[in-house]
Amino acid sequence: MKKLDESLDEITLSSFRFFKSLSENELNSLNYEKTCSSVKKGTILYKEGSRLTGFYCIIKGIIKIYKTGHDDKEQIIRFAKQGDIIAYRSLLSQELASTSSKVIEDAIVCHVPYKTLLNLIEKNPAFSITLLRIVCAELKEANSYITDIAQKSVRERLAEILLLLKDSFELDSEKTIQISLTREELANMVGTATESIIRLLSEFNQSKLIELNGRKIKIINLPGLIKIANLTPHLK
Amino acid sequence: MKKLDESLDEITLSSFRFFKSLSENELNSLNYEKTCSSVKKGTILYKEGSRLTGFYCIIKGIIKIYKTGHDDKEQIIRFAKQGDIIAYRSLLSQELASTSSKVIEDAIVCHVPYKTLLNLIEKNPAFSITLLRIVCAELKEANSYITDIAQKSVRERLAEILLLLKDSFELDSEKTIQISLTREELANMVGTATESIIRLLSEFNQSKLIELNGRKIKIINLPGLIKIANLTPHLK
DNA sequence: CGGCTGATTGAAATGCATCAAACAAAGTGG
DNA sequence: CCACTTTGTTTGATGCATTTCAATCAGCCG
Repeated sequence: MKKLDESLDEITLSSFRFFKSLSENELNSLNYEKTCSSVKKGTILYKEGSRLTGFYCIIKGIIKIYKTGHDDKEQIIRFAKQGDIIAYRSLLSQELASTSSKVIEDAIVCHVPYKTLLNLIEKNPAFSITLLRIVCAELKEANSYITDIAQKSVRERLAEILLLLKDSFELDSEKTIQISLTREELANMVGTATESIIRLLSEFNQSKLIELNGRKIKIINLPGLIKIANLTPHLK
Repeated sequence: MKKLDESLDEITLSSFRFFKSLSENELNSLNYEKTCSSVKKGTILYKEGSRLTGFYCIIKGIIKIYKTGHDDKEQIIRFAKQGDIIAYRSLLSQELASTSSKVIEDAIVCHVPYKTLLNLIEKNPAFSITLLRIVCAELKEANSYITDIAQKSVRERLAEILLLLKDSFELDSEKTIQISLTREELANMVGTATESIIRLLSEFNQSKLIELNGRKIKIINLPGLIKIANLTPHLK
């Protein structure tokens, strides 16, 4: 039996923001019906095309959500971290999964069965609205990203992604972005070739916008990056 | 007073698929609270950044939903037609509109106030689920399109868009796609320059994949186009 | 120590954007 | 009804950002 930093049995979803509108009773059944597990880096939670039985709440760790395009090139849709839920889209549509998900930092996740989700929607309108808001937020991001990919250069997009990573993940004491991505993964977010990312990162490095240390990236000239990213003022 | 092909007062949303789960009572209030209007081609229903007071049901016509990127270049997100609803995303998130919408074919739309929507979500779980499914479907499309734009060539994307238009809009007796888009609008869907679209359309034309007649496009070699589009088998 | 995966750099090929100019179509006003 | 303006379409020529291919290198692990 593995030693865990926190016991899986003790995990409760009561403090999960997503469930803030739940009654005492609802929380109790939820905590009873969920199944928590510890998953190692590299694990694939589900694959595109598979049938899902529930959604996952991320207690800890980072999960990569991606689609496989042609030539098996993956396109990263987003990263999910503590407090996020994943796999709810296909679940709600009652379709096979349209994305895959892979653990890229050791994680603890709770699986909540479809039936439980459906019950909450049926009984708790406030929960439905929370859920609707989450899907809507994701849709907004997606539309925004479509516009970016369609109109911006790779350089602009990389700058933007770096800013996004900075805002999404904690910085350590040295202000270094706390997510470890391969160059290829960065390329699969930006939607470009690995070599292009390498060249651009090295260029950003030379022009003192960032500092590179293996996979660790530190932003040292934020305004400079923002300028390159060409953000639309009112949307970011 | 304009002569209309159908009286605005007589319009009822009872047959609208989106409202299929509504009770008699709910339908009555809905029909009472909605406001229908006839809108001419070229009209802008709402603009990015504006505050919305409700969503719209499209009874007739075609509406273009788009975002304005940098350099004022527009990115078309989707087209809404009979049976679709628009503007619900920002409404549900209670944010300023993140897209603009313009009538591109004379339309009849019904405006439903936010309050009415909220009431339905509160009282009718089946309606919430319908709504959730719609947002989820749109999110799926968006994710799919992100992957396409990021990985496919302009030629592939144009072929794909033509197929999408063919499936989304009625064909006339001559199998011509019944939506009239400028080359620039096609470019703003595909995410490329107008000139590129012109050149590719002309190439498709010469290789007998399509037939051009002004803005009317007729697909004459469907398998050929599908091959060029490089569709992912299980997703289209 | 080999074998693996990921990172890096260079050189060459190319798809696409951009610029410019001409043309066509469609609406406007005298 | 015709000049006039405007808007959309088309074609050609040029440049550049990015991809692709190839080779080398670095780090890691059993």
